[in-house]
Amino acid sequence: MTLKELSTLLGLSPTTVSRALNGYPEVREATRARVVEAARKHNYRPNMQAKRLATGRAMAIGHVIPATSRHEMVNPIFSDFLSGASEIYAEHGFSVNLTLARAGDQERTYRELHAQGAVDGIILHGPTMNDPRIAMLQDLGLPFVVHGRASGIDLDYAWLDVNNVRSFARATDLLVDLGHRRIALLNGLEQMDFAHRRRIGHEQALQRAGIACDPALMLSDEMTEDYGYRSALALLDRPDPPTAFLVAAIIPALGVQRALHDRGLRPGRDVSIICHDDDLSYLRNGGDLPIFTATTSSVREAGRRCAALLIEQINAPDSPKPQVLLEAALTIGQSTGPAPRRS
Amino acid sequence: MTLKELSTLLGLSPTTVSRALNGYPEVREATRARVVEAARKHNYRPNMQAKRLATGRAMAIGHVIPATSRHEMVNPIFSDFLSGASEIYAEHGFSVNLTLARAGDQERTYRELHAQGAVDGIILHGPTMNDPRIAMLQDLGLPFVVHGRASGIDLDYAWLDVNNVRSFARATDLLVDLGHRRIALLNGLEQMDFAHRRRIGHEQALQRAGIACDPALMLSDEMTEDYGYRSALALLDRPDPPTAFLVAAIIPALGVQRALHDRGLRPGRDVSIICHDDDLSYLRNGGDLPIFTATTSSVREAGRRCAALLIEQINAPDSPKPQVLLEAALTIGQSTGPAPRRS
DNA sequence: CTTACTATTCAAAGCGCTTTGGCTTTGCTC
DNA sequence: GAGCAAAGCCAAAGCGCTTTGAATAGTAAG
Repeated sequence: MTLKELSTLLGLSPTTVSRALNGYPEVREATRARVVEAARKHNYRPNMQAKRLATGRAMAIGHVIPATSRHEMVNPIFSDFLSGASEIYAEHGFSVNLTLARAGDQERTYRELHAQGAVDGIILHGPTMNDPRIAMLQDLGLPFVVHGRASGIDLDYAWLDVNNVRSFARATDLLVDLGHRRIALLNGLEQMDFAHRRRIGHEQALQRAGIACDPALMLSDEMTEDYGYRSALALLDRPDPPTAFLVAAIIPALGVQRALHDRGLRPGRDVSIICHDDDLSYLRNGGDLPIFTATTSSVREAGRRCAALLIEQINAPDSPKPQVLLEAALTIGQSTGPAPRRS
Repeated sequence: MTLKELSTLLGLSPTTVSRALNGYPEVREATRARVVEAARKHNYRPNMQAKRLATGRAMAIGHVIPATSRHEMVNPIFSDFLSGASEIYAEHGFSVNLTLARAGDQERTYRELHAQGAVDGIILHGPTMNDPRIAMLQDLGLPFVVHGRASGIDLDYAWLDVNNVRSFARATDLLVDLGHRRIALLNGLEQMDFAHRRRIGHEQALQRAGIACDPALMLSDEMTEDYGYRSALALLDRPDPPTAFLVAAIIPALGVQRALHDRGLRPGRDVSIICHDDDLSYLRNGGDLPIFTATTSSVREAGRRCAALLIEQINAPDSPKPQVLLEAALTIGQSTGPAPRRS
């Protein structure tokens, strides 16, 4: 069923039918009612491609998911982020154009999405330090919102980030207050901006507390369970093991927990763990009694808010670039406790 | 840069330029070279919307991700499935149209995607028993491939599934051989087809071994860590606790593991665990020594294969419907061992 | 009863690309 | 050199929708 068919069926011109359905004022209400009714009855749905071509708007948002080349790993937070964003897109009639791209392919992917006119805007995922994509997108003139930020980039762009410096500083403060002096940091990949900021926060807090940073306690890798497990084992087996772990995500924290169990240590009593918790739907940090003491910030909510910001940018490209800094909550769970006495 | 601009620039007709770029034979090789070179030089990318409208092909695959209404949970396997599928799509020039839909909205979503001409084909995720979507998609005449199958549906449709009956039967056999008699099944939601089949497999194996099914040991819910944890605690605290757990996914298995630790039990020695492992990139089942004994089947590989099947269906809609049954590997890990002697 | 609007409706021109049908050339054959 | 097929190129007609500019009907004002 096409517009034309529907219009001949109604004895109207395509113009009028189009206007009636799109809510334009220059059409009699009685006519509009007839048209809407007929459209419903014949199950008419405007052809998206045609609409897009005619309006020049793709009504689609591009998400380019970075897949790290090493493990072809896709960060599991994406499904929740997308889930949040989709809620907002749906309300505004946007659809999602998903592309997975290796680290090196990303710029090209963005360029193509734009040149093809496939999307009206883009969410930039996983910004690294000095991320070159930001300047590129700005040059292209394609509206975009960064989920995170990029240290070292001094441009005026739209972003939404968690205050990673503060949240990891607070977490470190908490551990220090509990008497911990040897605190391990199991960070994400250092080139990722969020990881960089978390390290800064951690180091600041240590410095304030007069504790020297021990590089041997600061690790950085893709945030898998296995990474948490192996790193924790290695650190625990050192002559001077850490008494606390600050971990970049709940999945590697589960690995740390497993390592503790392997060594007969109990989280929260023998060794403390704090992790960042993205509040993933399938990996909630326990119920009433959280498994982990954690810096919590819902990535699904971040998705919703990024989506809303992007749609604003698309509708008013010259409006000022929103910059939103969310604070993570510090939730006390079962995984922290006072540092054990030196034996 | 549009086709028309490029063609006047070259002193050719749009027709010829289009043909040159799309590899049609009726264009001189010298001309084609000129055109291709000019396109490259001017960074020409055909407008997707226009192309789609003209060809009637959307060059896009629809993925409708079911979000369970209760927890708005998005199954974490999707990111890996999509990652696999995307590899194949990219090779064939397809893009992904992602929609998240609540359980009730799914049919409507598929209908709209089709009526709008937004996609050329669909991957059907998370089939339930008697899934009504299959008949619907067949009626619509939209090519589709089901990831999984739907018991109770007697139509000829394309699917790719893991042999869930066999894999859970084998897992149960293994536990029985190890001497376990009280085996708990922490299944996914029962309306999901895969969960149904896994239960069947489990029950068949028990029956063959002459062990009565105890309904109290068979649970079913969304596969979260918390579900695994709480269920395991509850079961372990019964007067006649299970000595083994058969778990539908690695995430709830981690919850079971945590429950064991809470109760001072060691996986593999005091209580055995077998789980199904989708081989998620960020949650590998350990390295050389798998954490869990598991029935393993890569969901990323499933994504690749479903994508390939779907593209075949799109290119040859009347070809026979492929039906692929994959066998899961049974990998022995650290989480299983002989049933402890009755005290 | 005109005149001047305003409210409705429509015809037609795109949007950027593909594709059908036709028109020139070119290259052979006899 | 006439005759003919193949090769190479082009004009024009869409694809299904939006939107501009014009036409028509209806209505209030003069």
